[in-house]
Amino acid sequence: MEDSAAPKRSVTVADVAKAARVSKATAARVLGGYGVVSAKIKDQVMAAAAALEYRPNELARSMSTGRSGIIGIVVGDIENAFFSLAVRGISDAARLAGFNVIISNSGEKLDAEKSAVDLLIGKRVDGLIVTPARCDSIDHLRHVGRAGMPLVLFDRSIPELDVDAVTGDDREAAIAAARFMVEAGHRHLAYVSAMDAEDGGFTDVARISNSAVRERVEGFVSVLTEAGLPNPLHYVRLGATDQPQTDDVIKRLLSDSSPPTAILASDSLVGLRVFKSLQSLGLSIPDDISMISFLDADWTSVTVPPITVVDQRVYEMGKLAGERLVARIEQIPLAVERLRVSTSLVIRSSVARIGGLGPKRDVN
Amino acid sequence: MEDSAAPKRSVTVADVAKAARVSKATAARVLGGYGVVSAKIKDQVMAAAAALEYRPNELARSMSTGRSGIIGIVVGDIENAFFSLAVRGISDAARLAGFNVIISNSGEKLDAEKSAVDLLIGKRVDGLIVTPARCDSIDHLRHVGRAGMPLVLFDRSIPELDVDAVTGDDREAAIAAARFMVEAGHRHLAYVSAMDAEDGGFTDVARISNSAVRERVEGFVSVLTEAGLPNPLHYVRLGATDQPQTDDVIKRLLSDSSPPTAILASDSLVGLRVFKSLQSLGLSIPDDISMISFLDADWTSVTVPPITVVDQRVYEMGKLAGERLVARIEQIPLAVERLRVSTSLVIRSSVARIGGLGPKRDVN
DNA sequence: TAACAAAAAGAGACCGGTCTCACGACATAT
DNA sequence: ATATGTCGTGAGACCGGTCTCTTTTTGTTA
Repeated sequence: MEDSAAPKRSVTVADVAKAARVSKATAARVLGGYGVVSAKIKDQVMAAAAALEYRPNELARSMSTGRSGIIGIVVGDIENAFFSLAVRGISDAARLAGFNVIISNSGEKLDAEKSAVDLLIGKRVDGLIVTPARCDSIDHLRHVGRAGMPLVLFDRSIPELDVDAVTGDDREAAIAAARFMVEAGHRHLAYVSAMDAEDGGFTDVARISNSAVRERVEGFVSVLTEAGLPNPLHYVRLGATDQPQTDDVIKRLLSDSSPPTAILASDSLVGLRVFKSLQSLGLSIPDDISMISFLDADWTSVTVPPITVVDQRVYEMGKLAGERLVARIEQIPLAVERLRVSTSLVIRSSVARIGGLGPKRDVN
Repeated sequence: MEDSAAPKRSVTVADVAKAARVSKATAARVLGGYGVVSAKIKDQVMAAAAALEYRPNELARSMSTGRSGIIGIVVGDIENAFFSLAVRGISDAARLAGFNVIISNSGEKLDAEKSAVDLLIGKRVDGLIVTPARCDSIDHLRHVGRAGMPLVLFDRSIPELDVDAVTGDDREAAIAAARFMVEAGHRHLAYVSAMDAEDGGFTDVARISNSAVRERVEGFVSVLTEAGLPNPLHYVRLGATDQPQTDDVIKRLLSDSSPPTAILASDSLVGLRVFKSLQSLGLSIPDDISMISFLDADWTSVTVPPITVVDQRVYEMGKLAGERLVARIEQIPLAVERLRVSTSLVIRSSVARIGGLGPKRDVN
């Protein structure tokens, strides 16, 4: 019963110093690993520290040094494979440089994002990586720089903000995916995203507040336009935030007078929901309808048919963001830039060639 | 250019006090929201704080109060859906109680776990939730209590440690799954886990250092024994830590003189690897071989056939662990206990009835 | 052995909050 | 008019480290 929940005051350098019969300053030097001390005294202090089970109070330490050794991450949703992979990339880069990581979830809600950023600033992290939910509300992000800590944007960029960003090449990725479908003979393509729609309906591309989504839509639209397909925005749908919503989106899409024959899903969660929707409707992929999903999630390779995906190299994105932030923290002089990680199309079997010619499988 | 990367000293209560022409103590009272101040002075201070863009230094705050308002989590692998779901459960419970969360990854490595725990103790978190990689090395966990902070074990329990634990009912779950297979006529059942094997081979159930895995194996074995099946440990295999390893495990399993006809996978990652292995071997599920996986992961419902799984209610587990820790932090008097969250079998179509009778589908 | 430099140890300010205690002003009781 | 109490404010210690500056010890050289 000797080590119960007693809120005993913890052992400090002063305690160790007293036990080792040296001054606080000297004990602090050996415990903190700075300055010079003779080997004899050092052993003496170490022994005392071990006997007392001293463990440093990192709080106090970072208060006087001004460095906490931790970097803060604010992600949209850790449960999303995209973010958990990214977090691992960031963590790996951070750990390599001797930093630890504290993660906060915004749930893609602006309010939660704001308070997470504030909290992290308050905790005096050494730097911040944020996936901004919207690019039109950036005051809280300005605070970061004003508090003197570096910020790296992840997955989405905000030109108005003079900070580094790591993103995928979303426009090119969407172009590659859309073009692949068009070349397979598709004439009616839909784009489905989970982003909250402002008011249910979809209005203006330029006003999409998430840069990744906007660029993808722009790329998507540009392909349709260039292919001379009419009304390229007609099948762009937002709001597939959960299964019922997605079912609804898909149903409305398919009840169109000339329904789409191919769907591009903007992330693996949306992709999975679309797949389930289609499946529950008794539709067969790719015979009845084709699809491509962003992100090479684990489920995409074990379905029948396996899904053609845009491989985003998320781990690399995370690693890059982590490295960039570390470089900023260490004051390495670097121009502010937007780093893009290239994507590639992983062709599997979820896109049919239509128009009567060729096999009903992915073209390559 | 006025708010560049200048490492400007941040605004403190003293600064605000000076600007508001009051004492530091008074400014601190309104900024910290404690004590009593007249409405007039309060407004005055608030205005000054706003003008100066004051934001509290949480580090300093927690140093004097002794509370950080954050709880630490050490998980095995955030990328594993099991843990990311659990983390969400914990976070939700924590946020509700006004706590924030800091997550560390151990990668199921004891060393990483130790240093993560040490780091978190150093950061003076208010409490800790840990998924211990092994139950036979617990010194670092003892430190937690000794440092005066509550600890809750997650997913795995350690009887030697007098602390709360939240786990699934692993033994019962394994029994239900194994019994389901036995009742479907299977006589040769395999159990495959990702846990690192001590030396490649498998020796003694009682010596499995992970309580969740051990209980599952025990449950599994008890069913085979009770059914009068010989050599129940024969097909228990550890070490399916990645795809090549799993391929190897499966190959060795199937080249046995009387190969298993059904496999129980101990988590969704192993399950997916097993599925892929089987698929790459050209084996059809459930006609050639049956399988059940732990955890109702998203991929399990979209494969052909959909996989019968043990639904672990991980979110609830996380929530419970979070709530328990919060209660401990708030010193609510509670007996130390092991909370078990019940599981259920979700029957889909990956287990065939064998022995010639009935359809080759899951029995229910 | 005295003189001096260099190394080792000590004293104490500091980081930015919280919080106890002391003090003055004013209201109420006697 | 004096004693008692309450309220609002100020002064300053404190949390547990780091780090600068000063003092003491040690070692080298003349």
